[in-house]
Amino acid sequence: MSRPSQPKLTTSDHNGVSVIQSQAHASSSSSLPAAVAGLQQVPQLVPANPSAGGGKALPPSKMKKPPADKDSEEYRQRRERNNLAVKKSRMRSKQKAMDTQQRVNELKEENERLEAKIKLLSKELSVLKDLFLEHAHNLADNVQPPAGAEGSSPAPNNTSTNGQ
Amino acid sequence: MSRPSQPKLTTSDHNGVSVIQSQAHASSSSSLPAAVAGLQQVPQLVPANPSAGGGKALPPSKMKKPPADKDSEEYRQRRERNNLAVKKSRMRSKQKAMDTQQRVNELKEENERLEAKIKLLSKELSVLKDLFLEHAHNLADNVQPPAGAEGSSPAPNNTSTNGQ
DNA sequence: GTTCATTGCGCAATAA
DNA sequence: TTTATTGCGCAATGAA
Repeated sequence: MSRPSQPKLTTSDHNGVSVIQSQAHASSSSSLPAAVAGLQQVPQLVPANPSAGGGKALPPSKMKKPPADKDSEEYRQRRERNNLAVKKSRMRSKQKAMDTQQRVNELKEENERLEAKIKLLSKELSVLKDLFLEHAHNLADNVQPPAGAEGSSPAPNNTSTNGQ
Repeated sequence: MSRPSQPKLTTSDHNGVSVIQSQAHASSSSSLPAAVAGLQQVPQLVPANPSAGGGKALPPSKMKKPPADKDSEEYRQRRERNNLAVKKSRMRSKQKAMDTQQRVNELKEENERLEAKIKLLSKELSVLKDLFLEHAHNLADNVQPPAGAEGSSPAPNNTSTNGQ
């Protein structure tokens, strides 16, 4: 029983530990306010090697990974690469979020534009329809403009409002 | 100061850009659930206490913070609280992102609706205008439509594509 | 098997 | 002082 796996009760780890610094790579920090918190995370010592113990012949599958030696050069290399990848990924994620927000703004604007246009068209349509109705009424009432004078609206008999 | 330790529910939420309700990881054929990942950090302690030494003056400027003793009960408490806050904050952030994405979808839909409506209105308007022009020509040419033609289709049925 | 990409998590600094 | 955010590194896992 070495790992407080389940209860998540904040393991009060008191491992002797040592080796606090092992950084050698120039991270070229951008002088951010976090320049201080540059080092941390030193997990803990490696648990016993699982393959050891009773000298069991492990099945051809599951094998506990040797908890990566922290000191391994290769380990540090992998870590650094991953850290880089993580950063990249997060950056992208943030960018995407911003883009999405931007998109929302654009769409909202576009929407307003469209609504305005609809309003305009509706009004135009309304006017035209009213004109039609008016005209139709005139015809229906058989009201013809006084003859004589310049033929302003020579529409004689009922004219069919040809549709289409 | 009674802080009811929250029961560490495994509210694993798959972040990303979708999936809202997701259970813990699928029962992979692997063995252990691998819920262990939070053990690390051993920054090492700093013995001397800055405030010690008898000097009490405490200049109104910077004072080195005692590097929080890892073993302190209060420390653990603060950490746990912060971890909780962090989780909460991140959850909220993710939720917000999802909401924003959702908003985009809604706006896009709405946009399409509006565009369709505009198209329709435009067409209607076009037809009416054509009628007007035709009529005007008839009048101008003093051409009377063949008597007896009863169009009787002056009432342009109102389109019912209206939502809000 | 390897490498990069994602993602949950805890820490610490700092903003509020 | 407390909570909320944020950047960061680690490790597990996913996807080539």
